[in-house]
Amino acid sequence: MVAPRLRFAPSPTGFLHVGGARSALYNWLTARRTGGAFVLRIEDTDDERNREEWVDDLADALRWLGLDWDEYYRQSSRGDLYAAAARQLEESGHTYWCECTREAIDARAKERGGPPGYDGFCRDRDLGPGDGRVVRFRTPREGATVVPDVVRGNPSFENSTIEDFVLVRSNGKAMFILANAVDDGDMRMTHVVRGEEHLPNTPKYLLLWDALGYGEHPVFAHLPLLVNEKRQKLSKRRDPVAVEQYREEGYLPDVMVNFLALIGWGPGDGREKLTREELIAEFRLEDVGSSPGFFDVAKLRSFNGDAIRALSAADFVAAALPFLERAPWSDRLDRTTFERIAPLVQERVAVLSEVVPMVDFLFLDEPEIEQASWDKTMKGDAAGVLDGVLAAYESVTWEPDALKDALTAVGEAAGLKLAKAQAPVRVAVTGRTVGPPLFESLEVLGRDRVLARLRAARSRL
RNA sequence: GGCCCCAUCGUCUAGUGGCCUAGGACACCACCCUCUCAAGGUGGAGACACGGGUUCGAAUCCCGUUGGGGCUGCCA
Repeated sequence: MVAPRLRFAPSPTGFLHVGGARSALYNWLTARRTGGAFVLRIEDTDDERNREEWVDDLADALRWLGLDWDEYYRQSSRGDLYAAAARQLEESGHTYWCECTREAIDARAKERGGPPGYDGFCRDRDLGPGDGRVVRFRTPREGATVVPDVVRGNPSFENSTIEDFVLVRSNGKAMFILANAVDDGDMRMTHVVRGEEHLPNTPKYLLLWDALGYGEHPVFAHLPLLVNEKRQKLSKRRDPVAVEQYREEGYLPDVMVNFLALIGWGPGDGREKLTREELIAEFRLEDVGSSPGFFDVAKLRSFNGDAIRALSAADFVAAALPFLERAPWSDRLDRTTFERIAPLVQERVAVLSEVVPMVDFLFLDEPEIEQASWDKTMKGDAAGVLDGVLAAYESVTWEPDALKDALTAVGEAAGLKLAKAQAPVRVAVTGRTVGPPLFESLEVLGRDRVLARLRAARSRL
């Protein structure tokens, strides 16, 4: 048996779509398990989608996910191959030239009152090449084409329902369907794993495949679509779909991979947290489900938080640092200071970008006071608490337990529980009502800066 | 309109004729823990779209209905 060959064939659109990432992942997992090849093929036959930086972004995102490829191709540099295939098809009588404009096609359809689409007007006119003419495939009028698909069963399409589709544009360039089939044939692909939106195209692909004599059909796996909460295909206009976006928010690549694998597939025994190695060993295209999946960001967040908490302290610091280095105050960032508070932050964030607002008070000269937090806490007994704490913290031993005891005592004197008494102190020092444990935060910040902030807050009351 | 796909808790799913008074996870609710927020613990609510068959027996098989989705470009 020949080694499997699989490919991810994205069109550059400026970012890696999560649906595309899942297709890439399923291909990659299958290739890695079977010792086959994973091919990255950029489908850039449309000039408008052929921007270098877009291609780079795609590759970067794939690398970030850890999906490495064994071979790399660009359709834009394989035009000769498509032209040769088109000639071969013309010589074997599988194609014909057509001069119908879109307008003419639509007008005839409207006149007929029938369904929209091409009617085969030029099929028997025996036209030659010429200005504005395209090459169409002469679709068989009889028979049916079956798509061998491990997730859909084997859907069958009546050839009579497939119109004579365009293979070569009037500018001489190959259409997606031609380039796609020719490349898969030329590259000897054994599996085609892609989104369900390609299913209706597949009979055309197979008709071409046979006409070109490529032999045995590849095995298909048309993956269920990823949908939004309205059950529609994830769209870049409405939904957060860019893998790069999740990367910037601080999702871990392994979590992304794990989560993507789980939309439409599972190991069958209820386990949900799987390592990359487990995924490679256990993933099977045959076990992929067939109903659409919702990309549930809340669940992704939960998984990510779990994974962050599972990191070693050193790994967490390393993972968080790039996010801190992008903060506006990064010039004052001090790694040692961050390391002191890091373990307390680690268990409180679900995504890495959340680290920044949780520790900024350590690096800013003045804490960034959130107005809502201020309004909520700086009233009632706040002034008395601040006065009391100010006095106590002048001389208290500067370590968490002592700081806590002192504040507790101040609160009790005013008849306040610690939960209540700590609030104005927290806001005065960190600017927010939520954050890492207060007394450890105070310890790291240091007595002088804490006292200064408490005084500043007190004077603003 | 035509062609095709899909249908278990809100979501991702387990379930492949009896183990199902349908299991897990995320989300949600309550309580516990607690210096805030998380995390953690305990408990709770929550689904087989509908109608016909087949069968001793159906979430599981078949048909239909309804609902949802995709495709229908000289985009990919």
